[in-house]
Amino acid sequence: MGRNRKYDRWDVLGEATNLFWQQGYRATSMADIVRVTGLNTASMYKEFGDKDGLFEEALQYYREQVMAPRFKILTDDPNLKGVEAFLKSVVDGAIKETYRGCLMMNHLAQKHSISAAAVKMIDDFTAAMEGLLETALRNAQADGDLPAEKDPTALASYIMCCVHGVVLYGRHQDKKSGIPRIYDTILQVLRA
Amino acid sequence: MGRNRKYDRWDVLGEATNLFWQQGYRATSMADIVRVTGLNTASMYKEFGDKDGLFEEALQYYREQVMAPRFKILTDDPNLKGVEAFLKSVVDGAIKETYRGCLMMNHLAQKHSISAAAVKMIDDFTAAMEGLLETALRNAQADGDLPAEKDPTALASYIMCCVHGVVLYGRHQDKKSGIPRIYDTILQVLRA
DNA sequence: GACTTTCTAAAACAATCATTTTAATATTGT
DNA sequence: ACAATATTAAAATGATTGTTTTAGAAAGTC
Repeated sequence: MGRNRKYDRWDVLGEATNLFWQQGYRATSMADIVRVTGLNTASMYKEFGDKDGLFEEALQYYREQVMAPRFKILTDDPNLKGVEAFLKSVVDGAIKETYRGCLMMNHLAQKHSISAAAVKMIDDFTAAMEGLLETALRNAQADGDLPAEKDPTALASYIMCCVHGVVLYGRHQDKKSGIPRIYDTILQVLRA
Repeated sequence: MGRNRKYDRWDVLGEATNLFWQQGYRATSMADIVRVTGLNTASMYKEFGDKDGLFEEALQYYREQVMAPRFKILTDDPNLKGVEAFLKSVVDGAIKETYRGCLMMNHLAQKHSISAAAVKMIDDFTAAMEGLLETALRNAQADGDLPAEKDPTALASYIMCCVHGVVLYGRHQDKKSGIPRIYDTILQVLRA
């Protein structure tokens, strides 16, 4: 009964995600996405509803496809080593010449332009990462790798705040050289 | 010879700055600004050239009028007390319910949407603050308030990175309660 | 009061925006 | 082959974008 899709939903979503990531929601037009994906305008709207819906699916794609490896660092190694490796992966990304930040955090300062559902996805993304950090720090404490008097909850939000910092600070083209030392400084807090 | 301005340039600039601050460059239309300021469209373009020119003047206004007190903290007290007070003023701002971030940093993740001149102003703004922090930390070391083995340059960029973090992290409506403790944690690095 | 300059109101501009519609074409199950 | 369904290309929609123009009114200098 009827014809099948010719386009690949994930491919389209991947290319849309890249555009939003690079240019931001507001600066990316539906015409841009149609041009890049080659998908027809009508099919676009049939598949994703509207621009807000497409952006929300892009956020989900980003979390599942792009950020999954970073989440995995913390679930594979929920301990001090995992926390350090996680932060290092953020820093390594931010140092790159072509760094374009984080799709989520790039839009955190532009809440007014995106849907309420999208804002919630961004908040949830951050909360999920902070939760993983807290668990890892709690384990680190049990392992004896984190001093007993430290507060894992407070440290998790401190690190999450620093991650926001690195992601944003990394957008300054001329400040990248200082970031590796910042990484060391951030982690000093975890030591006695 | 000829009529004088009826509008006040600074008032207009102040209201335009508020709009850009709150909604972002891309989401703020010239029509928005004309409506809010009451100034005529033609006068607007005569006075500021175009939207990019207006935004650049808004950035300058923001730096001179809005951020001046924060700069003053570091020039009045270029020492450890100044650094702590500076960071505290950032944190106090971020905790507020109506917090809208920093006009500069809000657009750091949206470089693609603004003029090259505007991008440069944002980078200069950050570099200036980081410079003041470094001077203050160097003085703190001379005062004996900062351990001799610490590196003021590295610490200045660490704090500046954390400021970026607090400003962005503070946009999460549900994470504000954790920020005061983050302030304490950030400053731990300055102690032995 | 003539002259000059600058303001203002409002319309006009072409481009772009997100989105819908129209009409034709392709592919499937029966 | 037929009917059902999906995809497609392309035009049309109406709103909004940044910007310019036109025409006239207000306030200065001489």
